[in-house]
Amino acid sequence: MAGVSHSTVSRSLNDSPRVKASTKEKIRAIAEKFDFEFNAGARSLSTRRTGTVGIIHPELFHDYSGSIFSNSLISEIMKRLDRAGIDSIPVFSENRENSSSNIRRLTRQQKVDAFIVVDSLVSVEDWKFISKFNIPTIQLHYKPKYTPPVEINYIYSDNIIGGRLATDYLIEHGCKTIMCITIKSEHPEILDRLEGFLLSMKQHGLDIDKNLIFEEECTLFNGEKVIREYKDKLDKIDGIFVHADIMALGVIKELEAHGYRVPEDIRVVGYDDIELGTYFRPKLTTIHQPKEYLAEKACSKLKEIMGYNSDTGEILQEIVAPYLVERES
Amino acid sequence: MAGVSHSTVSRSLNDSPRVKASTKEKIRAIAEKFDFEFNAGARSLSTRRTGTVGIIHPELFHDYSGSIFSNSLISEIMKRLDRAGIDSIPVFSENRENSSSNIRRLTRQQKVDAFIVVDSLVSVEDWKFISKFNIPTIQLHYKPKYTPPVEINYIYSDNIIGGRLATDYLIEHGCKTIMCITIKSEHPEILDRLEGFLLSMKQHGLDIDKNLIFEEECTLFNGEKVIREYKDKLDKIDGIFVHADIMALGVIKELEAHGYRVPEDIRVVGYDDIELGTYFRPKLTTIHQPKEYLAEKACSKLKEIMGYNSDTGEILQEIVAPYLVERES
DNA sequence: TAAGCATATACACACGTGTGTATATGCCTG
DNA sequence: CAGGCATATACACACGTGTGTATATGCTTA
Repeated sequence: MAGVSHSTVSRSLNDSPRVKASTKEKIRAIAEKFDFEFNAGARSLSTRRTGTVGIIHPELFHDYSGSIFSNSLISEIMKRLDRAGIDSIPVFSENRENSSSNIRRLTRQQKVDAFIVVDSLVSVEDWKFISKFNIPTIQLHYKPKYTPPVEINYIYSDNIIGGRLATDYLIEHGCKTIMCITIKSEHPEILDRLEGFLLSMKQHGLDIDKNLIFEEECTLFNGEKVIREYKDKLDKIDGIFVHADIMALGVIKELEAHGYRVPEDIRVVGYDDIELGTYFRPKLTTIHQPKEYLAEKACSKLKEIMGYNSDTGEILQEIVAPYLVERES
Repeated sequence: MAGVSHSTVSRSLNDSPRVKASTKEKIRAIAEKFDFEFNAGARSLSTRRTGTVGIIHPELFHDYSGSIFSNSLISEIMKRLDRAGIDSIPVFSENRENSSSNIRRLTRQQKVDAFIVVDSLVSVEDWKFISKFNIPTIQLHYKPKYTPPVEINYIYSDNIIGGRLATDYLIEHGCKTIMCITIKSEHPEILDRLEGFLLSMKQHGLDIDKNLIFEEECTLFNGEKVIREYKDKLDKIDGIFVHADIMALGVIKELEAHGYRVPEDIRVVGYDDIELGTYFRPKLTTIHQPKEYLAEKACSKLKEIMGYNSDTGEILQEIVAPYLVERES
C-alpha cells in the first residue's frame, strides 16, 4: 500500500535510522489507519523474543489463605508489566513431581523470555531445566529452598529480621511470656520467622517454652482455633506473635470473645501488613514487607533482561529489611 | 538425529497417520530425551494458533475490594486452563479511553486465540476492534453494559434474581423495614441487584424508603461507616441487604458494636458467598453465585473454540440463577 | 561532466513449523 | 516378471519478520 518493500516497513515501524523520516511517517500513518502491528509469532520466530514472562507461583490467587500477600505482590508485578506492554503468563507450580509441568512446557516451547519465581519450592530438576534453556530468572519474595545450579537474580525480604522485630516489639512493651503461632508449610521463610523469634527471645534472656509454639495451616479460622483450644491457660501469656495477619485476625477475635483485651491484656503482632488488617479494631500491629519496592526492583530488572531498559549487566541480589508497623494491637 | 526430514518429525509428534508407528516411536523417544518441543512462535506463525487466551478484567487481583469474587472466579478459570495446557494472559482494562490498550495490542499482534471478558464495561469501540479481528470472545460473570456489535458467547448469573432472593428471605423472616446498601459502580449487575430488591419489596407490598438506600464504594470499612452514620436510627430497621459480603462483614461488626444482635434484632444478607464470610460469627447468610459452574462452562466452551474439544458449533448463551445460602445472620 | 560519496530502498535469506505434492520403496497380482 | 497400488518419507513452499548486502538515487566536487 505504501509502495515499498516489507523490509522498509519493518525498519520504519522499528524506527531504524536507515529510513527517511517522511517515508517512516507515511508508513506509520498507514499502519495506524489499518491497525497493523507485527505478528507476535513471526516476530518471536525471527528475534527469539516473545515479550512475555512466566510468573511461577504455587497456588495462584487462592483467596483468604496464606497466599494473600504473595497474590497482592504478583498483582503489583502484573500491573507494572501490563503498563510496560509486557505480557505475563501465570504458571501454577502445585504439581511438583510432574516433569511435563507447564514450567517445562513454556520453557521447551520458548514461549517466555524470562521467569519470575514467586515460590520457594522449585525443584533442583526444574532449576536445571530452566538454566539448560538459558531462560533468565528472578527469584522474588521467597528465598529458594533448593539452591539453583547457576547464579540467579533474587530479591526478597529477610524473615529472620522480621521475626526478631516482632518479638523485640513485644518484649520491649513488657511481654514476658510469648506465644508463637507459626504456619504449617515447607517454605523456608516461615522457619526464618520462627528463627527470628527464637533469636530475639534468647537475646533478651527469656525462656522458650515449646508448648507455646503452635503450628497451623494458615487460615483465619485456625487463628481462632489455637486460642479456643488454649483458652483455659490464656492468663499465663501476655503476648502473641502470629506469622500471618489473616491468622492474627482470628486470634484477636477469639481473644476478645473470651474476655481478653488487646493490647491491654495480651499484645498481638502479625506478619504481612495486609489491607484487611487495618479494617478491624484494634488495628493490627504487624510486620510490613516492602511490596512496592520488591515489585519495582523485580520489574525493572526484568525490563533490562528483556531489552526494554538498557542492561546494567549487574545481577540483582538483594535482601531487604521488613519493618514493624505499630498500630493498636 | 533420527535421519529423517523435519516434516516427518512434525508429523510424528503431531501423531499423523502418515508416519509408520515405529518411526514415530523412535522420533518421540529422541524428542523426549532432548526435551524438544515445537517452537511456539514458529508454530503459531504456521498454524495461526497460539494456545493462549487473554483474560480481561478491570482491576486484577486487588485484595479486599469488591473484586474478591471475580478474582476467585478468574482463579478458577486459570487453574482449569493451566491444567489443559492453555496459557492465559491477564489484561487490565482500567484504562478505558486508551486506544493503544493492551486489549488492542494483543489483538493486533495476534497473540491470543480468544478473550474471556470478566468486565461489564468494555467499550463498543473495543468490541468492534475485537470482532474486526475475528477473535472469539466469552463474556463471563458480568452482563455487558455496552452491547457488542456481534453475537458473542456469554454466561453469567442473574443479579435481579439474586436481589429478589435476598429480599424475599428478609421479608419472609419477618423484616418490615429493610435497609439496602448498594455499591458505587457503573457495573450494571449492581443496578440489577437493586432492581431485584425493589421488585421484591413491591411484590410484598412494602414501601420503599429512599433514605434507606445507601451507596458506597465496596470496602469492609464502608460497611461500618454506613452503620456508624445511621446509628441513632437503627431501631427503625430490622433487616439489611448488603450488595457485597465484604461490606456486610463491616456492617455486622458495627451493628454489634452498637449493641444490636444479628439476626435477632437486625437480619443481614450479603452477596457473593466469599470464603471469609464463613469465618466470622454469626456466619454470613448470603447469595451464592455458582463459581465452579461458570468457570467450567466458560472453559469448556473456550476449549471448543481453541480446538481442544470437538466444537459443537453452538453459541454459549446462558444466564444462571444464584441461590441463597442460609447461615446465621 | 563524470567520478565519488552518502543516503534510501529493494533483494534475498533465515528463523521453525505445517502441509500438499512428488518420489521412493515394497508388495501383490495377472 | 512387469505393472499397479499402497505406504512411507522427502521436497518445497508458505507463514511474517528482521537484517546483511546489493543496488539505485541524488548530491557534491574536482
